[in-house]
Amino acid sequence: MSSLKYAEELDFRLIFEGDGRQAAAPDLHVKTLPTSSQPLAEPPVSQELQSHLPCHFTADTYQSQGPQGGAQGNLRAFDCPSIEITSIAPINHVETEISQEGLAAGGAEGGFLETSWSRDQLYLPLDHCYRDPALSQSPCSSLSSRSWMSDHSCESFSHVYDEEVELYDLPTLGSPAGSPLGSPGCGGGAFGVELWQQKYQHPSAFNPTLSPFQSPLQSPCHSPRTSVTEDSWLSRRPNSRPSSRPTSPCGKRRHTSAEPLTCSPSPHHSPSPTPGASPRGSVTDETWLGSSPGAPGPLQVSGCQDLDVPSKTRRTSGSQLGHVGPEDPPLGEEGHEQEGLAELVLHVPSHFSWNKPKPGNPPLFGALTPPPLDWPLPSQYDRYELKLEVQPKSYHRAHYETEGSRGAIKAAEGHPVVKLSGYSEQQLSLQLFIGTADDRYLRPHAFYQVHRVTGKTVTTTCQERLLGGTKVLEVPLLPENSMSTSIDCAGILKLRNADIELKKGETDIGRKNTRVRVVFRVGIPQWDRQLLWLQTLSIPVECSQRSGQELPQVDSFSPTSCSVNGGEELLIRGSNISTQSRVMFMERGPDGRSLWEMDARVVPEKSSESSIVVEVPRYNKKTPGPVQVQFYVSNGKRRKSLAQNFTFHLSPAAGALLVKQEPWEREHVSHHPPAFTFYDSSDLSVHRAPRSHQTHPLHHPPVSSTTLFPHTSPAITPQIPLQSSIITPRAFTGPPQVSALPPQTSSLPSQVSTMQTPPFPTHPPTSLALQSSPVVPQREQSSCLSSCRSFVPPTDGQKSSLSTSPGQVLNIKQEPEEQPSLGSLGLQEITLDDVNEIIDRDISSLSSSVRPDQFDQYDWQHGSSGAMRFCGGPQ
DNA sequence: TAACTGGAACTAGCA
DNA sequence: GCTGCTAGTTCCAGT
Repeated sequence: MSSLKYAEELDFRLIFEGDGRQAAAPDLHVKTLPTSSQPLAEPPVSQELQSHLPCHFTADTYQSQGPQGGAQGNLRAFDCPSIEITSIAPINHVETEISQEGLAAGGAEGGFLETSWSRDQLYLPLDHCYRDPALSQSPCSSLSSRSWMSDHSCESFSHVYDEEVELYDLPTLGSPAGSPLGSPGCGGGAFGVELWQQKYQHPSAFNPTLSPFQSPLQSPCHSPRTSVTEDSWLSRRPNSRPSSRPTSPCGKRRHTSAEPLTCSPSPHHSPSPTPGASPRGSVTDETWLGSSPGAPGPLQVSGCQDLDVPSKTRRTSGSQLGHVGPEDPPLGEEGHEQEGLAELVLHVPSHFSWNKPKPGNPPLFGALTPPPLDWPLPSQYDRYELKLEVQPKSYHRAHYETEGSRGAIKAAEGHPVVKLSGYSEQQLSLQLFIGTADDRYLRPHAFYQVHRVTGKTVTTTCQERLLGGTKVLEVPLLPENSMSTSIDCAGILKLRNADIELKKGETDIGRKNTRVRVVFRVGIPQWDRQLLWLQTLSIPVECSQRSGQELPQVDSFSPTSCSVNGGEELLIRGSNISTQSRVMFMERGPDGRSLWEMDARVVPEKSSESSIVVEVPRYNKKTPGPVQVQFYVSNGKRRKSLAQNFTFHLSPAAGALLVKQEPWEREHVSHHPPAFTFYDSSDLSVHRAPRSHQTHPLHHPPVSSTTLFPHTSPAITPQIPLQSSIITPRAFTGPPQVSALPPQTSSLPSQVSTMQTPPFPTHPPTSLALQSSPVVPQREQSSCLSSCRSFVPPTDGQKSSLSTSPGQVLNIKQEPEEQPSLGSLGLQEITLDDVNEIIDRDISSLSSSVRPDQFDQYDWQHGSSGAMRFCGGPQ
């Protein structure tokens, strides 16, 4: 290892110490980074000085910053109680290494000053820099690409960790190791940020007894760090040695580490794991599932309020503070009321502000203060729309650092194509990064980074940047190309799980966290020199070799319904489907229990390599109306496709009627996006959408409500929300936020952040919970995708594959650890009574049945709220 | 030659 | 403790 690399690793070790907010870290201010030689936006000294400045940061102060002041402002904003300066330097360093040219006025111009975004604690410098140097000291780490550090080094790291724990452990905490902010590395500001917002932006909603936000799962008593350290670090620290093979297994987090630590007697294992620990939400939301109902909420722990603020939130970027809107106080309504907090909390949680019921509030940001990467943005606003016209393939094998590039992300034909509509005045810079595909709010993926692909086949010019530790590609959008571009320069780099998981504050686990979304965003210059940011997402892309090879994927099937008598032949097309595959029909009850299961007889003579024909089994249960069931393709244990919806109708006549009602279903050719088995999009169809064939061709028909609500008119059946609520307690493990509650994943090509303008007036939350059509135009789907983008972590292939439809997630394979009690999941937000009440009412009164606080949660951006909460609701 | 691609060996965790 | 399975990572060979 070169000395340089070594130095960098050392620097990063320091960085992580910084992340850990070592109380005594003044040395960090003066540490010299290799970056010092770089043309930083501001000299290190300045940073250091700023790090000592009072942190009474306001939007005004931030805005007043000069061209470079943004960065400074940012620094000033987040430097407050901790020493984050050094953590910025390397980023700047890296960033400055990357050409800044070609940045359009669209926010890129002038450079996006490296801001300490909410996620900035995940520092993932390029190549070796991605790795936490501290991890290099870990005996668990691979030696293949890093040096082995002495035990002494190891101990040093351990010591750092211990200090960190001490720093954040307050006597008032239920758990010595836990706090909602627990993770000093809550880069995404996930849950801790949410808590913060709940508390300071929605103080009323944060009432422990009233707030739907406040779920017992928000236990302050568990730190994500706990699992990381105890499972992954402490247990291995002492004497473990790398195995002969320097592969990840040595550094792998134990599978169980991702499991809920519910009721752990360990003082470090809070009975209520904090969901917010992870800035980007662990794939395995189990890490913060299973919170104890009895666990005191974070706010119930007096004296810990400041601790509710994720440490990462202290590293605030000015943009986050000041951009929300002219009328918005930088710190939110209550921000200034908490002076003490104001000093600590300078970070407005990114993904929350948009959820405030302020329809029409445009996603404007200062030119120097682009939105954080985990900030929800619409795909459309006003006349502008950023659209992913050609989706990437659902599978792209990412390459490791130890491998060569595996090429650019591809589409079915060519490469993904992104187009910006409504603007063609000048060149803009389209940003691209790899985001998560789980059921929580979108955020940069911890284990995957975009990778610039070079080669003769690459025609698109792009540049790499590092924003908040996330690599971002910038691709020009040229007016001469109709503001459209083919993304043929973007590959996906896989970071080793061990390297990321053991980072401080990193609570996501990489295992089975192999799905990503490609995120595109662009800033459109406005007359007031602000930038209007739009963002769109790709469908989930499976990045692991194994999954891509083994998981069957249903691309299309026909027909989509038949008589309850069965007997019809069902043709299923897709990948990894063979005559050896099995097709299982099933019906799940609201509680997730299996109501009916039946193997479909395969017709081998009609099956082929990529398709299978089965005979639809008879539905031998009495039903008053059409029944929505699901089927999936199985290649064996844990190798099951996403469940597909299938409808049994009572008779041919009934079927005809159904067809008449849902004519598009007959034309279903591709019900699923060419994605891997994600969640069925049904739950995404929360709009009463016009039945249109313009729906994305891969759109999957939502689960019919008839199964659950046979007595309810299809036109008014609140199918999705209800079902969603049934299935995914996970949804409630997510941030108590609308946008974070998506119970189901969408594998739809989505504009996740589509903004309905203005959504609120046109789509009252409750109306969103209703739908008559299972088919929702993409736009409308997307409007709720941001809220619904739920991806149940593929912690279990089987489970994930079957979690397509509501009620299945937890039922195909019962995994108690993933089914925390409702109470622990905050399911009281909407009780069963609420649901029943809603069901029993006329649709016209449905809206009124949504509690005001749900309305309050209305996500104007996504055109959802109460509905979504409803989605995640009761059981 | 470099980039890309497909496959598989190897290892560890878990049931 | 053994076995089988699963998943992550690395390596190899071919294009």
